[in-house]
This record gives sequence, structure tokens and C-alpha cells, in this order.
Amino acid sequence: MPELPEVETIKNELKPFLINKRIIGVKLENKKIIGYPKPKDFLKKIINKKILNIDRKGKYLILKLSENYNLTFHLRLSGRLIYDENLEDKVKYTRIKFLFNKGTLSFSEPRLLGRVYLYPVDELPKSLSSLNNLGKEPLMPEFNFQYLKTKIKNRHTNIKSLLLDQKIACGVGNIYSDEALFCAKIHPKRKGSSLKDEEIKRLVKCLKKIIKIAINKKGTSISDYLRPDGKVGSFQKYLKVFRKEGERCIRCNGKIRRIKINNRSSYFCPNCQKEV
DNA sequence: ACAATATCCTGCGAGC
DNA sequence: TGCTCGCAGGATATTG
Repeated sequence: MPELPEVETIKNELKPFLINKRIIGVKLENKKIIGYPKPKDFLKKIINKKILNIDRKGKYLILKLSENYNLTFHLRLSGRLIYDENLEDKVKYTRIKFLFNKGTLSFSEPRLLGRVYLYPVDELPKSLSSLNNLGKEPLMPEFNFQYLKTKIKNRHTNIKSLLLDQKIACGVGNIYSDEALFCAKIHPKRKGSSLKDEEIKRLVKCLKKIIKIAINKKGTSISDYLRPDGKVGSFQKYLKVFRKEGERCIRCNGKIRRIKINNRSSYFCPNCQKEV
């Protein structure tokens, strides 16, 4: 599932191919993929816009277009953006395809939960209002002990869910929250308010460390994620707990467990990460 | 404001 | 081989 390191990789690797390309055509295969505006308007307004730059905000990828428009993608669980310099029609589950003078960009999304949005930069659609309410990203200097403590100290919810909250740890998803909690030796079910200062400090450090390495390794290709050229990332080689139920903990040889927290899988070592 | 739960969506792997 | 069943999970809506 694409989280911050995956979307960052996609941004970095698409950039050299997309900058200054003009969108001369669009092939819409499934209307559901368009989050805003209505498909008809989307197709009309996108034509002849030029890609000037690419940004990332949390898990959102934002193409800065000419005439002050943004083309924003969210890949959700299984979305992929594949760039092809030739014009071959080989990307499976392509829901929308952008055509340039040379090359194409395919938005593939088997589960159809991902979305693409087109809007003037100063007219953010309601369906994207969350873009204005994102918290700090782990790699920002402002993401420090004080910041995280303020966000979680009065929260009765478990720390795993708090880490997945984009208003708290923007860009973090299921993989990196589990890995960070393991690194910091914190049980995923611990209440936010129960964390000691030292634990919050460790968690901040671990999040920064893991996200940084994951970006260097070009993301985690464990389920659907691929880079824009179709290659895999390599952080899956460095996972310590995620999707390792029943395997041995590298720190204490304990048996890694999987539990459900708010209906999502959470992997941890019961011996290193105590609940009390 | 917070917390817990339901919903979206379809491919895929497990089990028989 | 072919069928059914339930899982995967980010963000948002809904309910309490």
C-alpha cells in the first residue's frame, strides 16, 4: 500500500519524465476514478494543460499544471502510476490514461478506491478538504517530541490508530506504523495518553529513521506497489514485523503476532512490545 | 471533540 | 480444476 515513502519515490521518479509535458489526450476507462469534477468537465479542462512541477503532501501526489490547476492523485490501497515512454497498452487495471506528445501516464487501480482530482489551486473541492487538515510529516523538523506529545497526550485511543491518523502522523500507513512501534518497543494497543515521555521520544526517532530508510530503498513492494517504471522497491527486505506473523523477532527471538486493531492487521513482538 | 464502527471496492488466496 | 468465502485496508461518513 502506498504510504509516504512510496508516494515520494513515485514523485521523484516521475518528475524527470513529466515536467514540461503537455496533456494532449485522456483515455478514461472507468468514471469512478475521477473524484472531481464531473468526468465531462474533467476531460474538457485537462486538455492542453502542461505539467510544470510535482509535489507530494502526505500520501497525495500533486501535479502542478499550467493555468494554475492542480491534478491530484490518491492511490489508496492498490493504485499505481506507470509511465511509459512508448504507447503500449499493457498496464492492467488502467482506469485513466494521460497521453503526451511522447509517452503516457497510466493510473492503474484494481480496487477502484483511488481517485484523481482536477481543480484550480485556489478552489480546493470539498472532497479534498482533508488536504488542508494534514498534520506534520515525520521527516519535518516540526515533527518532534513536543508536537507528538501534544497530539496524543489526551487521547484515549490506541497508539496504532493515532499513528494512522493523517492529522497526526501525515503519510504514515499500516506498514510504517507497525515498524516504528516495533523499533520503539511500544505495544500497538497502548493508549496514547499512557505513553511516557521517553517512549514518545523513541517513537519520534524511530518514525524518522524508518521513513528515511524506506525512501532510500524506494518503498516497500510487498503487495501492489510498483515504481513508475514497473520496478519494485526494496524496503520489504528490511521489515522486522510487518506481515511476519509466526516468524521470530530479530531482537529477542519471540514469536511475532498479528492482531486486529480497528479491523486492520497489526504486527508486533509481544515480548519486546509489552501491553502494560 | 472524541471514539468506535460501517462503507467503499475487487482481486486474490485459502480451503474444499 | 473450479467453486465459494473472506480478507486486504486508507479515508470518509455515520453513529453514539
